[in-house]
Amino acid sequence: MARGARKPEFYEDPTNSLGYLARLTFRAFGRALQKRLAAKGVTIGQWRFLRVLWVEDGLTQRELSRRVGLREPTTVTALKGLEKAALVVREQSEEDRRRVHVHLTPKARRLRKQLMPHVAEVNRIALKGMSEDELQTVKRLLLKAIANLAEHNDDTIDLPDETP
Amino acid sequence: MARGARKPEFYEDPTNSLGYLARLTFRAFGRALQKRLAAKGVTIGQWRFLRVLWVEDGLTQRELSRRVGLREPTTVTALKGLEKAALVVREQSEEDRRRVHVHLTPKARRLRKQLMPHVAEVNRIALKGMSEDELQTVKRLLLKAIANLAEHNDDTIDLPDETP
DNA sequence: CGCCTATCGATAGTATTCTAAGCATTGTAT
DNA sequence: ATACAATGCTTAGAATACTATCGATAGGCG
Repeated sequence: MARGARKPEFYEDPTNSLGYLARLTFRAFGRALQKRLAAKGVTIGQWRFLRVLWVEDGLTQRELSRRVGLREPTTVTALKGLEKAALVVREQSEEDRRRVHVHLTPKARRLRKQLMPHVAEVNRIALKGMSEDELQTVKRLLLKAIANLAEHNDDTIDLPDETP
Repeated sequence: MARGARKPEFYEDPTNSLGYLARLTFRAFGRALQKRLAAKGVTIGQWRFLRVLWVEDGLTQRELSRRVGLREPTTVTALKGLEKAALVVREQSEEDRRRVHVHLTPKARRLRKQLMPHVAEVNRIALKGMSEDELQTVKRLLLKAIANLAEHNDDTIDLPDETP
């Protein structure tokens, strides 16, 4: 069980730390993507929500938060920006008046075709020289680490089930 | 060369996106670590600098920025906090009066033994169920993605050479 | 020397994200 | 039915990190 256990000193080298590597990876993707999206007038924060809504329009704010992986207050702020940019409209639910459903505008739907190629290109650059098998391993293990820590942190995140 | 190329639609599922997974991983580590460090009165931001300085005391602010992976203005702010917390002192270089060397205080050095076990524990939790080989793959590929994107972003980051 | 450029650090201003706490609405149990 | 708890969203306030820019020092070259 304690198979992969390491001495504390091991983690004094940042490149041995998955948290550190994840942070750098996240920022590197962010910077590369930012440049391309900015040309279309879209921020990274907006893009994250658009990506989810393109696939599943009409989610509530809470569902959105969990899909995107941000806290609810952050979602509120982000949605304000999206609404001001005329990319989404918010509709109060009829059955449960606490809920607010978020819907894309035609303008936002049109962005899908324009933005996704840039996303694919950033990924192409980032993943250059990696095999399909290696990529599968990386994704599976990151999901596992997220799940391991989420359980420990008592967090609620929406991720695909891995124990079907 | 375009071996792993994917259609744009592939990246509409966030769990296919390395950037998304890296962000969640980073945040999950951060939250878990934060709880433990807070008990010792240390913030995550401070911890990042301490880890580097424990191994290499007396770096300049620019060197620190690159080792830690943050921009210089962020480092300036962070060092102010560290100085106020009496964890570092800053000394102007004699040879080159532009430079400022950052040195740990005894208090900061004492924290090393207290903090590292918590870091190791968070890693133990996060990495549960992963083999040594798998971990090596993950780290190697994240470093590769970071390097791929850094080159493309014209970024300067200090990472171990991988083409000796 | 005297000027131009590069480097190091600091500042100003903004964007992002979080925690903690609050309101309104709904569900539940007595 | 009424009180209590849970849910969904919002607000307030703070921390973190960024871009753009500036001031001071150092190095190179005429």
